[in-house]
Amino acid sequence: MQVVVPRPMLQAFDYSIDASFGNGPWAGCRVRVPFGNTQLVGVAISEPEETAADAMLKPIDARLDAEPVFTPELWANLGWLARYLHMPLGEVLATALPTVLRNGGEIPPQTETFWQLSESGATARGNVRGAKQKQVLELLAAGELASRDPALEDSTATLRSLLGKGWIARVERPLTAPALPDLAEGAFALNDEQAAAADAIKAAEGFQAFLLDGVTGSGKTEVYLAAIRDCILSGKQALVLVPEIGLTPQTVRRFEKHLGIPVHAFHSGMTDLARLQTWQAANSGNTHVVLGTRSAVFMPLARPGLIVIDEAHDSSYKQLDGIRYNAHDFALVRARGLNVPIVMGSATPGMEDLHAASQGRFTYLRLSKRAGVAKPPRVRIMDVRKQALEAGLSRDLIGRIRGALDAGGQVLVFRNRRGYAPVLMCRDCGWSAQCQRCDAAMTVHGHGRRLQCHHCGASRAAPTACPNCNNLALEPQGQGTERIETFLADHFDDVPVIRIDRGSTQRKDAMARHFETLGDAPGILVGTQMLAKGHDLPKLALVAVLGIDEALFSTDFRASERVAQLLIQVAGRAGRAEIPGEVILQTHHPDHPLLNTLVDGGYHAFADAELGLREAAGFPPFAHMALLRAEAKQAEPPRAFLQAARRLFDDPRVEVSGPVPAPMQKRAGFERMQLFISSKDRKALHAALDAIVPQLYASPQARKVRWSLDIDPIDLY
DNA sequence: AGCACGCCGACT
DNA sequence: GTCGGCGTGCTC
Repeated sequence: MQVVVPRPMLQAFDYSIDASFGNGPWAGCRVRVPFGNTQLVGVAISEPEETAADAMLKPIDARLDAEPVFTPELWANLGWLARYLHMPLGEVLATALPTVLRNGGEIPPQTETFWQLSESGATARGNVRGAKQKQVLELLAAGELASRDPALEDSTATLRSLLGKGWIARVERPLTAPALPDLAEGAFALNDEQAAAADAIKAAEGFQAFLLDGVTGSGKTEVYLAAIRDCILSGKQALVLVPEIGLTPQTVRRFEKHLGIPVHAFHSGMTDLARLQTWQAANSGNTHVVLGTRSAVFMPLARPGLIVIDEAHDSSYKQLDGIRYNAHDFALVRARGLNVPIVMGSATPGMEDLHAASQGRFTYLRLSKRAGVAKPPRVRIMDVRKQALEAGLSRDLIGRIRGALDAGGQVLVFRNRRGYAPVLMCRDCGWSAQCQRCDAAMTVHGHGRRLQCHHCGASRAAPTACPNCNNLALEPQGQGTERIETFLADHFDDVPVIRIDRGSTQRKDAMARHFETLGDAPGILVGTQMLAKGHDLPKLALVAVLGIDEALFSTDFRASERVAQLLIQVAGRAGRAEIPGEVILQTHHPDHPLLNTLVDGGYHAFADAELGLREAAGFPPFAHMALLRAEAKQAEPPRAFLQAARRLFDDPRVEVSGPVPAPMQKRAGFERMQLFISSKDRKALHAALDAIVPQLYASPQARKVRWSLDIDPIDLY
C-alpha cells in the first residue's frame, strides 16, 4: 500500500498491512507508519491489492481512520493542488487537515455542549453576589443553552466557577443540523442592483463564477446573505472566506444575526479543538454555513451549495510559507469540482479577476450605488511641495482636521509606517541605524528610546551618541504612526486620539474595542493598513492619507495595484453615512499619473490603464509566473543552486531570468536570491516545472540552501 | 525535514 | 587519545 508523508519528498512509500485492519477502502485514510527511526502520520493513497506484496516492506503501525478523511472532491482537488504547486502530496494533505487530525488525533464523537441550571443552582439563584454569575444563572433559568450560544460569549470563566459550585450542569448531546431558518422571500431589503446580483447568483445552475464588483458601501454583504439564504433554504451548505484581519468573530455574529442560524467559524484565533468541531460539522452536514479565513478553503462540505470570497483582492488569501497556496484560486477549483456557484466580492478587484471577467470566464455583477443615504467622498490631492510639515502634516491639513472636528466629525489619519520614525540618523555624519541581520534601517520606537527591525524582529535600545562620530546629533527621521499620534494628541488635546496598528492592536478584539472607545464623538484615529477595514464610522468626515510617495515608486510590478486598492479602500471609509466625507491625499508628486487617474476616473480607470501596461510588459494576468527562491548564510550557494536550476530549462516558450538578489538581499541573516520563471503558456510553464522540480529535490546544491518554489507569486520580495 | 554515519580539527 | 564540526546518504 502506498503512503505519502508530510516530508519534503515527492515520492510515496510502500508499506505492507496485515489482515487485522479490516477491509474498508484505504485511499484517503490516515495511517501511522514507521519512517526511518521515527513514526509519522501519513495518508494512504492506494488500496493494498494495487501494490505487489513484498516481504521487505515494513508494516504500517496503525490505521487511524475507518473511512477516508477527505471527501472525493477534496481528494481529487488536493491531488491537483499538489501537482499545480509542485509540492509533495503528503505536505499538501497535511496542510489541508485541521491540526488535531494532522497530528494523528482521533475524530471525537460529534457532540455539542449544553449548560443547564442544577437544582442547587435554582435554589442559590436568589442570593448570588457576582453580577456576572447572577446574569448567567438567570439566562439558564429560562432554559438550557448551547455553549456556543452568543448569550454565553465571554462567560467561560463564569461557567467554570458555577460548575465548580455545582449550580449548573454540563450536558453533551449529539450534534444535529440546526433547524433551517424561517425566512420569507425578500427578508432583506435589497436595492435593484443588489436584487439583480442576488437573482443572477440564484439562477446559476452548477458551477458559475461571479465577480461582484461593488463600490464601498454598496452592500455586497447583503448580496452574499441573500445568496447564502437561497443556498441554505435549498438544503445546501455555504462556505464563506474572509481575509485575515481579526474581524472574523464580528462577521460571524453579523451573519448569524441576519440568517438566524448558527454560523460555524474557522480562523486562527480558535483552539485546535474548536476548529476540529467546525470541520466535523461541515463534513457531516451538521452546519449550514462555515465562515473562515484562508485555511477554511480546505473545508469538506457534505452538501455543497455556494462559495463566497469576500474582499477577493485581499493578499492574505495567499499563504507565504510552507504550502504556498492561494485560497482564492483554490476556491475556484473547488467550486468547479463541487459544481456550485462562487461569488468573489470586492470594491477593488484584482487585475486577474477583472481580466477573467472581461474574457467572460467570470460573470460580472456591478453594484455602483452606495446603499442608503451614503454619498461618495470628495477626493483631493494636496500638493505639499515647499510646505512646512509638522509630524508630516501640512498646515492646511491640520486646519482641515480642526474644521472637521469642530463640525462634530471624526478624522482618520492613515500612514503606512508603524513606529515612531522609519530611521534614526546622525545630523553630523549621516550615519543611520541599520539592522545587523537585514538590509534595512531599524525603525525607531518608544519615542526614540528603542530600535526595532520590522523584518526580523530584532530590537535594541537606541544609542544616545552616534556610534560613528560620537556626536550627540541623532535624530529620528520621517514619520511613523506613533509620532503622528503623539503630535495629534498634543495638538488636538480636546478630543481622543487613538492609534491602530500592529503595535497597539495585538489582542484579538483590540481593534473592535478601539472603535467602541471612540463611539460617535469627535476624535482622531491614526493607523496603518489595519484602518482600511473594520467597523463603519458613521461620523467620519475626513480621511487624510500621508506618506504615499514612497509607495508610488516601488519596483514590484504589483505595487501600483496595491497602492490603488489601498487608497480606494481607505478612501471608501469616508462618506458611508450622513456626513459627506472628504479624502485628502498629501503628496510631493501631485502630477503622478496613478494618483490622477484614480482621482479623476476612479478604480476602473486605473485598472484599464494598469491592464494595458501589464499586457505590454508581459506580466500577469497576461503571463504566468513562478519564482524560485533560495537563501543561505552566504550568497554563493543560493546563486549556484539557482544557476544550476536555470540551466535545466530548455523550452523556448518559458522565459527564465536571474538569478538576481531579492529586493531585500539580506534578511534575518540570510542572503536571498531568486530566479523568475514565466511563460504566456501556462501549460508550457508547468510542463517545464514538472520536469525540473524533481531534479531540484535531488540537486546536491539544494542541500546547502533553503529553497522554495512559489507558483503565481504575489510578492516579489 | 530529521537522523545516523563518518571522516578531519582542537581540546582534556 | 576523544568530542564534535557538518558533508552525505537514506527514509518503504
